[in-house]
Amino acid sequence: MAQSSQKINMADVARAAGVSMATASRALNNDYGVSEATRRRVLAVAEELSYVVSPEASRLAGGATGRVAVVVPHISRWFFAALLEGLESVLRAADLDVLLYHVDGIEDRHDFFHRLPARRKVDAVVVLAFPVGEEEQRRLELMGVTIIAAGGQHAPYPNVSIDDEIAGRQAMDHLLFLGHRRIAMIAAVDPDQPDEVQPSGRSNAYYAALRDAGIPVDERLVVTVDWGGDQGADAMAKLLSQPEPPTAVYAHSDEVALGAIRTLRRAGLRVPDDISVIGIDDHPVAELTDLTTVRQPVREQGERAGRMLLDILRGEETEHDVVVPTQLVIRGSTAPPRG
Amino acid sequence: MAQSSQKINMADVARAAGVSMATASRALNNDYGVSEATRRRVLAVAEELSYVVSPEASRLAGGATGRVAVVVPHISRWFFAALLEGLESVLRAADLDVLLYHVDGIEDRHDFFHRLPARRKVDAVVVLAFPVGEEEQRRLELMGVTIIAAGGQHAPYPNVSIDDEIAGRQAMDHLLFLGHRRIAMIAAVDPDQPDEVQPSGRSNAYYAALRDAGIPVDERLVVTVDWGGDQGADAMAKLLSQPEPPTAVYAHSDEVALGAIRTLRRAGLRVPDDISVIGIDDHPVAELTDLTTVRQPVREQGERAGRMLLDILRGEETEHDVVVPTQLVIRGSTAPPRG
DNA sequence: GGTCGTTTCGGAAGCGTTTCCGTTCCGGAA
DNA sequence: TTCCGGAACGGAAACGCTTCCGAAACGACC
Repeated sequence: MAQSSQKINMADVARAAGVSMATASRALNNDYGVSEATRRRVLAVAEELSYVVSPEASRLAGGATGRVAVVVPHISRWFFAALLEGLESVLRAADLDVLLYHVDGIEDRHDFFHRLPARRKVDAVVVLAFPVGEEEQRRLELMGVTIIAAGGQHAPYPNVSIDDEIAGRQAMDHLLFLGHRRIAMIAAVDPDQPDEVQPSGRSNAYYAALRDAGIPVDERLVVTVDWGGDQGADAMAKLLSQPEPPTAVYAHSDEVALGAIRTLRRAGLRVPDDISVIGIDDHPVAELTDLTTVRQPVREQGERAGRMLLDILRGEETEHDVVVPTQLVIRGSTAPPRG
Repeated sequence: MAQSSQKINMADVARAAGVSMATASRALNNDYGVSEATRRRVLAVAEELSYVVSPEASRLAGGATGRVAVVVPHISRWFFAALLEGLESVLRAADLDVLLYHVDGIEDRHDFFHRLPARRKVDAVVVLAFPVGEEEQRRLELMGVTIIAAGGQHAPYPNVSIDDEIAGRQAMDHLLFLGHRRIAMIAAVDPDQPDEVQPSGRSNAYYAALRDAGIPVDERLVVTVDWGGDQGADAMAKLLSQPEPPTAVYAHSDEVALGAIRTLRRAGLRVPDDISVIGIDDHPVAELTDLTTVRQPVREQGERAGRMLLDILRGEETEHDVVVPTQLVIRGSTAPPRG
């Protein structure tokens, strides 16, 4: 009696519901041209038989894959993971499957864009916090799918991100407001990304803020390092070794700031009494370590991107450049300069 | 001359190479029964036409999907992300695609195991740090695919993880060795997982270590909270409010430990001078915050699981229960108790 | 009652592979 | 020379769906 639960196909469903495959297909896909009664019957039968369409066959016959590729440069860093988490949640709610592609390092990157492994496999690709070069854009186009970006670039594609320059200004202005005039910047670049696509908003903010405050730039107070806590620590050491160290440090990210703080602590300096430190992102540990920072809504950016994608897949219009707001979060790592 | 690069199929390749589709297919799949010369010719033509097989058609006709599902209870927590990162890297290297399923919260969990959205879509599923209940096992079986576990359970499936109890002992023994006798434990449970599948090794270690040291258990020194830094902070507050606070705290994870430290700092207590704190995991920020901890190789566990999966998919034997070693990392948050 | 427009539904042609069976070809053994 | 076994290759039947196109059914309207 009970059918081997493994091999039921749409034909079985159709037969059991007393309709043709064409109708069954339409019913299951919520397509136009099926009476409500019929649709319900088909759906019921399908449920009964615990039938699931074969995505392969479906796709092969012309339907969508129901899959979207997500390309990320990092997975285990909080920022990217949180972005991914937001994105995945809305995509999965829409019954889309998420194919994860971790493109790590320049070489890997080249390989990815050359082989285009997602080709023919997905309906769309989302690039997360992943600046795409021009040549790479051209390759992407080859996939012939819709493309969306989130968390870090103004792309030719619909995208959502924060305004890095504004975020940087919020951090800098806080420091300036507190009365600091000798402010250092620890700029972080991603060693896994080609130079030409590194975003520069957070750096620009530094110079702009200083200019607006009428403070001359002292290039010795600017250190550029690879992204990371240890690198932030190194940068801080470099900063401390100068004849006239800064009274405040503006770090491009919380992790970098945390590294800087470690160096300060080990040097016997107190934060914020001796030196103020501010980061960007509002990483979860920022709260645990009382780090003043500029919060950006990360998960939300992922969700937003997901919703934009759904719009597009549904054939609707969607915004092109969404900028989500950032917000200064004052905690215990900043204070007015001494004396 | 140049064909519309979009619509070439295997038939085109076969024709261009002067062979039948059967042969072309065999050649492209490195199958048995094709002369080396022919294979090379086919491959060359395919490359020339920049042909890629249609995974849908391939699968439909009987091949494998080339996809594996990864089920995780959290994405943005470092531990899970790192596991995922390791896994993804080896899977992708083997040209397998990773389908990400974030199963978050009990309800979501039930939905997942009920609908089995990965059904018919993958060759295998990897459950990451995701204790699977018995009923759920039965459902999983329904998918008719191979299953592997990593990072946190001794499952009926091949799996890789650390020994939680040993890790806990390493932490406790360190505290005991330093001379602490009044040691508190902040136990963390995952609110998103059903109670019956919560692992208990780290808690067991606490009691066992105390017993072996001949120290009676004071249940007021054991606080159980939901996983998280804030919760760790709360737990610490509770611990401090006792008539006779502990001299050392053993936290189930680094994030929890960090939360505890925040409470201590705010209470004006010094770590490790007044109270020692130890965590487990060696989260990247542990290094930045000088937290003593027990390191577990997270990414490696993911990689290992990936390799095991490849073995199985290749039809080879593989180990069933892999236990990777943990290691005490002494930093600045632990010291002998005062006077 | 006939004509026509709408809906609802069914037949059947693909979609691009894999693989089961054969068939052909070739060298060596008898 | 004949026969035979194995390697190399081809024909064609699935695989499970979507969708084009046309048929049927059903009212509405003249």
